[in-house]
Amino acid sequence: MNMGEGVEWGLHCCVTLGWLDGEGPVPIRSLAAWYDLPQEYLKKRLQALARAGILASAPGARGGFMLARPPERITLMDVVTALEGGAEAFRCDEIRQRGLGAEGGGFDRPCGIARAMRRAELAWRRELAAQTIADLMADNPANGTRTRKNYVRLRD
Amino acid sequence: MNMGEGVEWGLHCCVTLGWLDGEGPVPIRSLAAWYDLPQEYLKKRLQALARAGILASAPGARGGFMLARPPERITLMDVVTALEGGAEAFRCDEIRQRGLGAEGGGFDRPCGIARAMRRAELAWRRELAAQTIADLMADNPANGTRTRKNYVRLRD
DNA sequence: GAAAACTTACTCGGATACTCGATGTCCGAGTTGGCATGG
DNA sequence: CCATGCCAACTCGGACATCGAGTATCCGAGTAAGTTTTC
Repeated sequence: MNMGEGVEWGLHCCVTLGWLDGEGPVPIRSLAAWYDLPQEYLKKRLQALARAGILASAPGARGGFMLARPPERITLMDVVTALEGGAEAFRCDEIRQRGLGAEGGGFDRPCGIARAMRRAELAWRRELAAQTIADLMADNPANGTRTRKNYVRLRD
Repeated sequence: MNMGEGVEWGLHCCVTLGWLDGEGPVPIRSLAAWYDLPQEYLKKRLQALARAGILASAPGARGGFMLARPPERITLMDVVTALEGGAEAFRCDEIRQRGLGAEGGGFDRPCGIARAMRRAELAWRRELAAQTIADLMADNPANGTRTRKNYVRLRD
């Protein structure tokens, strides 16, 4: 039960890109330096977000990444799914239908254990889907103005 | 975001041990054959459950595993925590405080991203803590009687 | 002065290591119950 | 018939081996903007 660190990176980058909206595309180089992250690997994670339609990428000089839609329409669930895959954490291998214990059949109903696990996971997903990048931005607006100022200063 | 298969094994074994309560300790050999699982590795997982106080183990001949408390007092959260560790899935490395973006300070408030993630994870844990092994047993009582019958038949 | 060529700064995608935890196996030690042996 | 000793069946704990996903790095190709060259 473990989430890749790319999720933290992706979320912070999305929030930052939300704040820097209007400044044009932000290159990976800047984002990596911003959070002191390995540039090449961060690129890979952001590319995954771009493939999922969360970020848009502009090639060429003065290119970079930007949000593909307004931050109100990007949920934490979107980001987590794009980076970690949509598979459920609990994988039911139906071991109840294997081995000696399976003799006698009677497995018409779905596995109760899988159902209980899925219910918990749905509660988790519901919470994640209820939060958007815009909520995170609104949570700390002072950080937004500071980010914009620092970014512009460093770019020039 | 992935859970080890040991969780499915552990939960099924707990339910089975709940049904076989009163039949004395159940050896690993039987449980492994019951679900067609690798015996040695299953042992490791069940030992973890024993260390957590969920299962009790009896050494010596006719020894084996049994539930350490009534199934109503064993939640799915207990089992998952014992097998996967209590650490949160989302690990906040405070990357916001590193790199160029950190200039200017102002990080007195906790990280909003970490809070949002924790909230979702708490919803998940709450669901897991609301379900007990007894609930799973009650979900399919027919399976219980069949399990008891098959087990006694195979033992003799 | 405008078009063409060149350079620079990016992204994209694939290929390749490296690392670490999950998975799986093996062995020696300890404990218990049943059986055999001897008195 | 009872005590003693032995053996078999378990668990426990640790020491490995294996495997795959996550992490990290590198390279060639493509694209866009700015700069230089050329006529």
